[in-house]
Amino acid sequence: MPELPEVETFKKYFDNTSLNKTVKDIKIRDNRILKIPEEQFIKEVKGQTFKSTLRHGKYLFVKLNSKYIVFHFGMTGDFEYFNDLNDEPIHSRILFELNNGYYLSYISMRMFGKVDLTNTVKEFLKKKKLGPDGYTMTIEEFKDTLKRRSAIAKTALMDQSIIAGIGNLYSDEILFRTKIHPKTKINLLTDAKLVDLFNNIKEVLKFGIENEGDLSIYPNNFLIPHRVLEEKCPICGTILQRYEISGRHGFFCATCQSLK
DNA sequence: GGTCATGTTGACTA
DNA sequence: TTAGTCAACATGAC
Repeated sequence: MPELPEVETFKKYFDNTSLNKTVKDIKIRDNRILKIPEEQFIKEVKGQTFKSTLRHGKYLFVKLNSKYIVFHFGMTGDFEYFNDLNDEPIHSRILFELNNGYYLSYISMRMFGKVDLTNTVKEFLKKKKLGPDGYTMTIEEFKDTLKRRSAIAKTALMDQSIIAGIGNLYSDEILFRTKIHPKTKINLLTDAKLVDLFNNIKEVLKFGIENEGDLSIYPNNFLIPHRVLEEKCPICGTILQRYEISGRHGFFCATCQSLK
């Protein structure tokens, strides 16, 4: 699932179920999901307590006594908290046995997710070259990160080193709402349009978070329910255009989002 | 069987 | 350096 709103939802789920619990045991169901050797991961995490969590972009950090576990959910990641080991999900890749008798599974059907360890969040963000978090960044950080950039809007929004957290679907929604053509060069936007874009990033992500990343409940006036061939723009009725940028498919309204 | 998918990364070309 | 393209990764749905 995960773009920023989904990861925020996973964070809340983790906080509500597993925070302050101690890891009694760990079972690695598939070590391809780990960025570090299995033995090392187990050694560093077993016996530790989940002290706090922090989300940056699409990454979730879980603080142990000193180090952090870093969860990335790829396209099909999830958590599941349960009591009976028989309920372990099919695609459970890492199983944490907690000291209250419950289990937490890190799930990844397609194995695109990754689990890592880091000494500090700062160090990890630097290593991954992640930009400011899309949901919590300030307008100053936003303008600063776009400075001297000439990428097209769609690419810029999805580039995690520019802004962290926005993916294919939400970038389409944000551009639609701001009435920006996906191929508009970011440095050609007026200051007013940039502020508009900033506000819409916040609003779209906020809406996503409030709905726990559930894309099936989106109102008709959003683009997301219409990202299908032959669908019409909910604002003006024009047939939406499908486009491709760097191997990712998007939709936009050629009338509402004209390229000036 | 073919195509597509909410993501990231590294190689390669301007 | 910055931008953009593409293949690779692994699996399930239609």
